[in-house]
Amino acid sequence: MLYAIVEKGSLTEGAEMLGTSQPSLSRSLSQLEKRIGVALFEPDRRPLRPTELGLTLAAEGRKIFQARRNSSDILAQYRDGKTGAARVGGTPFFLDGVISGMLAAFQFERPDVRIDQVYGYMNDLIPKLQDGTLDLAILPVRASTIPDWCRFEQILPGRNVIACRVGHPLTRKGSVKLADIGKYPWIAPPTDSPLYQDLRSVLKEIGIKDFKVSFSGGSLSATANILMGSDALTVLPFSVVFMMRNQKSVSALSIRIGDPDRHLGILTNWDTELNPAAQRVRNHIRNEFEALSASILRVSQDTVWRP
Amino acid sequence: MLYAIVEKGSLTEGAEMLGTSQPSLSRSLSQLEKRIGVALFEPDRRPLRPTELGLTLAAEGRKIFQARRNSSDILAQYRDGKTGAARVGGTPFFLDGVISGMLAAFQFERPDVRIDQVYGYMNDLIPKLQDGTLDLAILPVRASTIPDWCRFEQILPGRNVIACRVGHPLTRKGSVKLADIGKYPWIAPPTDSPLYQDLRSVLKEIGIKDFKVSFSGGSLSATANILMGSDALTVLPFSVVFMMRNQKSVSALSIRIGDPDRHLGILTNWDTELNPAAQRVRNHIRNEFEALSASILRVSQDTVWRP
DNA sequence: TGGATTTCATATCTTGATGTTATGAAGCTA
DNA sequence: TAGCTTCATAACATCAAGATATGAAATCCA
Repeated sequence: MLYAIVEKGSLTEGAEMLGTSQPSLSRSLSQLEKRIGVALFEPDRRPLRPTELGLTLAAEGRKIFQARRNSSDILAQYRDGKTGAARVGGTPFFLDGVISGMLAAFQFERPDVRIDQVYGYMNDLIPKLQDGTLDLAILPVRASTIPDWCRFEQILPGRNVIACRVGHPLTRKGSVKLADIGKYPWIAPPTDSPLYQDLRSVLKEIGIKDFKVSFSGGSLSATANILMGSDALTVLPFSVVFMMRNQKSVSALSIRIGDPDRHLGILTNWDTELNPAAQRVRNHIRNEFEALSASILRVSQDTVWRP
Repeated sequence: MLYAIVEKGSLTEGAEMLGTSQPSLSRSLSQLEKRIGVALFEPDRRPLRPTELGLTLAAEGRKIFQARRNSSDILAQYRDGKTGAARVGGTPFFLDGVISGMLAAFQFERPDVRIDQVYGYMNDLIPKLQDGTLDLAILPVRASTIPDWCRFEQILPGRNVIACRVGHPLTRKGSVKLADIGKYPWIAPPTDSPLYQDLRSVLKEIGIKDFKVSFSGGSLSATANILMGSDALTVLPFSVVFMMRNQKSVSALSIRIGDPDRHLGILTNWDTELNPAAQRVRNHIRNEFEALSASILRVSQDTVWRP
């Protein structure tokens, strides 16, 4: 208050600056002067002139005023999701293959939002959602396995493909026969991953009982490297392969395999409200996946790129 | 409050730091969180752990806390007279000859007190005392001319001497005869000064009607310089000559002249309380003059220095 | 795991700061 | 001196914040 009076030079304008009334300011000032027992303004001067002490203390008041305004700004930024942190969990292949690119775009727009990325599968991430360690989990899940305190928003239907390097012998044929597939070695995802389950069911589906695993347990980029340097095959989410299409490194066999009963979605905790930054991240991911869906549709109607 | 909680790590200790009660702090905090609609501390954690936003805002709180403590310190310094300003007025000869040395000693002790020195005679200084432009006036005054709103503290009885250079012919004689004095020229103080009145009355008293003024209107140092370079005489306050005794430049004739009816004292305004710094200055001057009186007494009982 | 301890939240009452409007007093200016 | 501006005060309402007592829940330790 002292700062406002000194800054504006009068009670009336000072009150205006503070959004209060002149009498209120007047009384607050006289209470202060009475309390400290020292005059902060020269007496009987109508455009209220500060004492030297008044000026000195007003300088401290300025600091307080600015710290308050700072606080308001910080709060506004936080409320707007321009500040804060979002803790995003997900399976390694989805995070590395699809999500991290989206998060990069988000961070370009909102550089002051910190994003903590956590790799894990459902068993790891669901407890973290529950105890508040995680804001979002992006997982392929079966609807029946979702706890009731979890909110699930589907962002992509489950769809896997058999992946191979660009230029793989099988991609040159018009149609792929099951017998041909059996000849190639397989790359297996980590055994605790849902993809591994998918791989097994795909192989069962197409009747391959004896399969050779040439590599297993690697990350997406490791898997891609192996794929590119060999004729091995693996099962990958369609969206992951789609996102890599511009690199001209990994392709997919034009054979339709059964869709998994898991669907990719965003899991959040119903009980705790997301902080604004995390909300923004969630919205961003939703939007990006909508765009991705549209893009998939567009491209698959095209004849140029054929999954 | 937020800062205190974050700093101390708990409500209990934070309340202790602020000198308030734990329930009060608790409620204030929950009111704040309710008002801004954001959690500042993680829920259901017993040694209360701040959110990232809580930490950020606490940093602003720290600034506020420090500004408040700064203010307290500034105020304490001011109250103790270690800070502030004292506006001291006085006649040029007294200020230059006696007071300024005392003020120098004061400033050595309290370097943060600003002293504004104002030269003037009674007619100039009394109005300034009245309108608050001046804190203290150190003047030789007649008791009857003191306004009733003025507080007067005598610090030295009025006493003038006839001054001359050290080694002046008149100082070599055992006793000075009036006839001898008439031969020497006179230095006159500024005509509007009380000393000028004193000079006239002294000359009248010792029966000199025709006197030659060789110099007039100068400051004390100018007067002293003229005295030292000639055999001229002048009338000076005894205390001024006494203070100059160590310079071995100006001496006094051993002839007693009538004391003026003015007495040196400190004038202040009864209506307005002195600020602490000015009070300290007043006390200091009073003490110094007490010491000066004692010193005068001691030295005058000595035979070495003879006024 | 269960009791002891610590830490925080809530209830209730009191006090004082701050807000509002109406109005008067006093300094400033032309 | 008249008029304008600026501040102070009164009366009332509201609410933040202080105190004490006490309960609830998390944490710690045996």
